[in-house]
Amino acid sequence: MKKYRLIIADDHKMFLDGLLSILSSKKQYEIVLPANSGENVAKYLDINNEQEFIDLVITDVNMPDLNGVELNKHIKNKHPKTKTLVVSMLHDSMTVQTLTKDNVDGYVPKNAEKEELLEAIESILKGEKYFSQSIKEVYLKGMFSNEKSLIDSLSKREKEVLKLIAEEHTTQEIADTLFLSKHTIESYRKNLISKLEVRNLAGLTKYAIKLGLLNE
Amino acid sequence: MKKYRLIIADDHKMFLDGLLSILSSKKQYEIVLPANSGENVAKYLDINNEQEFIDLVITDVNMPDLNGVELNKHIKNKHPKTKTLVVSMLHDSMTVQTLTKDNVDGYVPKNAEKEELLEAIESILKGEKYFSQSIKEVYLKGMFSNEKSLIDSLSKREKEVLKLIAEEHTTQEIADTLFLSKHTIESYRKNLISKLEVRNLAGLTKYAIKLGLLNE
DNA sequence: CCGTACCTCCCTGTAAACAGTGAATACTTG
DNA sequence: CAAGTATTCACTGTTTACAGGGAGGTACGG
Repeated sequence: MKKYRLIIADDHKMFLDGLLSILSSKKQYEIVLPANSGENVAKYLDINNEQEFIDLVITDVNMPDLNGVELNKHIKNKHPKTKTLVVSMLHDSMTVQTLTKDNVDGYVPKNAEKEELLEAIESILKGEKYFSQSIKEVYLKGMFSNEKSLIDSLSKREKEVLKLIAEEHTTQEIADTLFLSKHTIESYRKNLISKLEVRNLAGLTKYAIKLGLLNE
Repeated sequence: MKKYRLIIADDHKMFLDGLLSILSSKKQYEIVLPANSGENVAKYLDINNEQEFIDLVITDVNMPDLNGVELNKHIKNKHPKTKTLVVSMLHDSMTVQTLTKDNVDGYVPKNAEKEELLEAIESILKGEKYFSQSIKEVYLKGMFSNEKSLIDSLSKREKEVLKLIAEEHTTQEIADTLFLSKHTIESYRKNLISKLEVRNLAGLTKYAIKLGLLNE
C-alpha cells in the first residue's frame, strides 16, 4: 500500500496535536512536518519537495507570517502537484472565493466531524476535490451577493483614505497627510459611502475592519 | 486509582475530536460528554451533577448560545465543586479578567503543547490553579492598562446607545427608538467619546466592536 | 482613438456631530 | 442617610459630515 506523505500547518499547537492524534490511527499517512506557520511549510517544500515529494498539505487559514491563503497560492505556483486542504474555522466568502480561484483542493470547516476530514483527505489524494456542504453554500452566497464586488471595486487610493477615516482622522487631517485638498477627501468619503452602501462613518469603520485595513 | 469524570465543550468538532484523541491516552480520564455548546453542558450539570459528579469541565470561550465565560460563571455558581479549565485561542485581557474574577481554575491557550494541557488538567484535579505563562502576562497587562476600567465604566444604557451608534443610526433615530430626547443622546455620545478616550464616531464604532456589542 | 475608470478639485446647501455648561431626578452603595 | 453615579433633559455655539452637482486631467485597454 502506498504511503502518503502529509504536512499539517496550524499555529494552534493543541489543534495540531489533535489532528496528529486523529491521523495517527491511519497507518497510510505519514506526517512529515507538523508546522506552526505557513512560512515553515513553504520553506520546507522549496527545499525538499523534489527529492521527497509531499502529497498533501493540510493548513489553517489564520497563521502568523504566511497565512493559509498565501500558502495555498505559493504551493499551487511552485509545487502544483502537491495537493492542498484548508481546514479553518473561518469561512467568509472572500477567503473561500480566493482559495477556489487559486485552485485549492479542499476546504473543511473546523466544526466538521473527524470522519469528514478523513473523507476529504481520501478524496483529495484520489485526485478529487472536496468541499464541505457549508463551504459550498458560502461560496454560492458569495457569488450572488455583492459583498465581494464591493470590496474589489475600491481603488488603492480609496482604501488608503478609508483606512485613515477609520483611524479617526478628520477630513482635514487626511487632506493634510495625503497632500490633497479637503474637497478631494470629501469626494472620497462620499464615494465610499455610496459604493459600500453604508450610511456614515460608523459603517465605513466597520467595513475598514472587515477589509483588514486597520493594523490591530 | 480514582477515575476522573470530565466534560469537554467546544463548538469546533474537529478540535473536540482532537482533544478526545489526546485525552483517550490517559485511562484515568473518562469523557462523560463531548459538547458543542455551553448550553448543553449547563443543562447536563443541572440535571446530573448531584448523582454523578463531574470533576472538571474543559471549555472553549467562543461558543454559540452560552459561551465559555458564561458557562464558567454558571458552574461556579451552581456547581462550585466542579473545576473549570478554559482552553481558548482568544486571550484578550477582558476575558481573562472576567474569568479569574469568576474563579476559573485554569486557562490554557490553544497554541499550547498538549503536554501543557495535560499538566493543567492534572494540577487542577489536585486542587491547584493553572494558568499558562502567556495568560498570566495578559492578566498583568490588563491590570495595569486602563482598557478594562474603561469598559467597566460604561453603564447599561451607555452600552445600549453605543450599540445603536455603531449600527449607523443617527442621534435623532436613536432618540426616537429609545423614546428619549435628542439632547439626551447627544449627552451620551459626548460622555462615551470622553470616557472611551476616542475622537469620533469611528472610534466609538471600533470600541463597540471590541466590546462585542454588535451582532455579527 | 474612444471609452472607462481613477484621481483630483470645487460649489452649495442641510443635517448632524462635537464642545461646553448646567441641572433635575432617581438609584445604589457604603 | 449621604455620596456618588446614572439617567434624563436643555441651551448655545462651532465644526464637520453628508448629499448632490459639476469638471478637468491622466492612464490604460479595446
